[in-house]
Amino acid sequence: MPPNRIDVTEPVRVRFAPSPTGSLHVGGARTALFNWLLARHTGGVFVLRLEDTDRERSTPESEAEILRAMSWLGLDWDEGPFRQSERDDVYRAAVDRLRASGAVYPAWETDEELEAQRAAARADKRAPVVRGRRDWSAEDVARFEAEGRRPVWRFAVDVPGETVIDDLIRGPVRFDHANVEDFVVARSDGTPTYNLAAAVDDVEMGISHVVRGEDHISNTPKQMMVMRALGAEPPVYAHIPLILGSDKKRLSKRHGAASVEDLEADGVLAQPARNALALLGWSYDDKTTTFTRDELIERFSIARVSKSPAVFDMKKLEVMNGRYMRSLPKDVFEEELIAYLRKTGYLAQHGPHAEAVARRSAPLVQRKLSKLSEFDVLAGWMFRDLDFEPEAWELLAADVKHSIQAVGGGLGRIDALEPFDLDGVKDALQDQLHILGENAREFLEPIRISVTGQRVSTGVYESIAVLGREEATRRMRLTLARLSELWAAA
RNA sequence: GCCCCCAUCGUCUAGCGGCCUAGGACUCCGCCCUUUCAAGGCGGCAAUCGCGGGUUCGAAUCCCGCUGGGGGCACCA
Repeated sequence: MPPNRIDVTEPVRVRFAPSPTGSLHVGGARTALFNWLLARHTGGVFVLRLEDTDRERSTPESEAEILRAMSWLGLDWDEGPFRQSERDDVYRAAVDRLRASGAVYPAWETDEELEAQRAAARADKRAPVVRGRRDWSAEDVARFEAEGRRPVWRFAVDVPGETVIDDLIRGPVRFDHANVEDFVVARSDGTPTYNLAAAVDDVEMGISHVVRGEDHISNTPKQMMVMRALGAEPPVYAHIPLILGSDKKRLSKRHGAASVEDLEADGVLAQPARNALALLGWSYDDKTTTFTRDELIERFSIARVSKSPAVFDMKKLEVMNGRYMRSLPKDVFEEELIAYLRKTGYLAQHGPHAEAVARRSAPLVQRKLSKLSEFDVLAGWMFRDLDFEPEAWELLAADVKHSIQAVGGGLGRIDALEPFDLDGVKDALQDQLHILGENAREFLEPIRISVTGQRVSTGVYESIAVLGREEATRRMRLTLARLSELWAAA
């Protein structure tokens, strides 16, 4: 454990609180995962809360997608999902209490006045903070109201003063109140802002530890002030580092697969996805890189979370995914593959026998895939008649004479083979390979292409075996015929 | 401009003052496996621990400064 860090062992109440304004990003998923792991590790409670107070941007589709993505990742929640849009009365009651205690005040400044205040502060090399006037006369207020203006409610930040976050990961982080503006707590239409709602909910829901992205750290002192003004003790905070793209900027869509949805569509399985996500900013020791779900729960420690941001590497995830899939029992892999092909519509697109063909193909691709979306590249040929890819045909055409020899030689052995099975095919072709004295690549590649039509595909022996003697030899003869045409033409 | 955070191979990281002539993983490069291709095995390249000062017998590890990177600065969350 890093120095001066305390681990959390008592049962926690944590929450994941996304705003439903898009899909669940890798960064958000990692935050959810850490919260979930902390809850499961300590035998605590994981609360899910949708922060949908921005009615413009929040959508039911996005909410459904986030819930679905979490379920897919196996991150089950114990309470919720709660929606802030359904808790308006709770926030209004909180604002009333803040008004009663004088912790907040009505602010009448116009947008222009606010802008001028911030600009002046900037010019003065001070933080661009806003402090509303608190000494309007009764006449002023009456006039504003007559004009139809409605005030926002701002939190009266104590100046001078200081709020210190005792961050579990970063240690004490101090904020001088001179740099914290009198933030808005209730909009002029009476709706609560994020800082109010989040603070009230964390208190009301009995949240003991808030684990969230570092991008929220400047909000934390504000929320702590609200909690204290409400007479509550703030929870323990842990601000985790951000996840970056390869350009070291915050990970976003332009970096490629950046959401859980994308990973799933790419054919990554949940287990390796969790594994990879957990390893972004967290490690168990100096060697272990693969963890089962239960190992993750058992070994996770918030104290071992790194302070520095991490660049997300899709390639590494793919490698982990490939290894994981290879380690799966045959039948389990087959079911995963079928489920994926069904979900993506691949099966539906390839006719009535597609599922049967895909099931037969499963053992041929298991060893070769790093993600399920590569299935078509390897096994697509099985779903159609022989149809050469241009690059594949070029490989055969590059040395027509040799290709004819290889395919012809292979055909001779296959045609007469008895019994016809995988081992038989393998022995026969290897024997032929010895006779010809060629290297494996020179001899086997043309045969593989003659049967699959693809430059990259499933293995030669397996491909021939899965086709059966009749179909395999038919394809080889077809190839031979085409090669002969080419030969004659030349 | 202001506030906050961060800084070990290209990337993810181990490292808690001597075990570090810095360990592991991914990438990349070789070789092996006479089953090709994006499998597997073995091996290799790769960090003067961002820079400069301290503290100490001894610093990647502690302190200060600098530089660099990131985040935040709404009636968004």
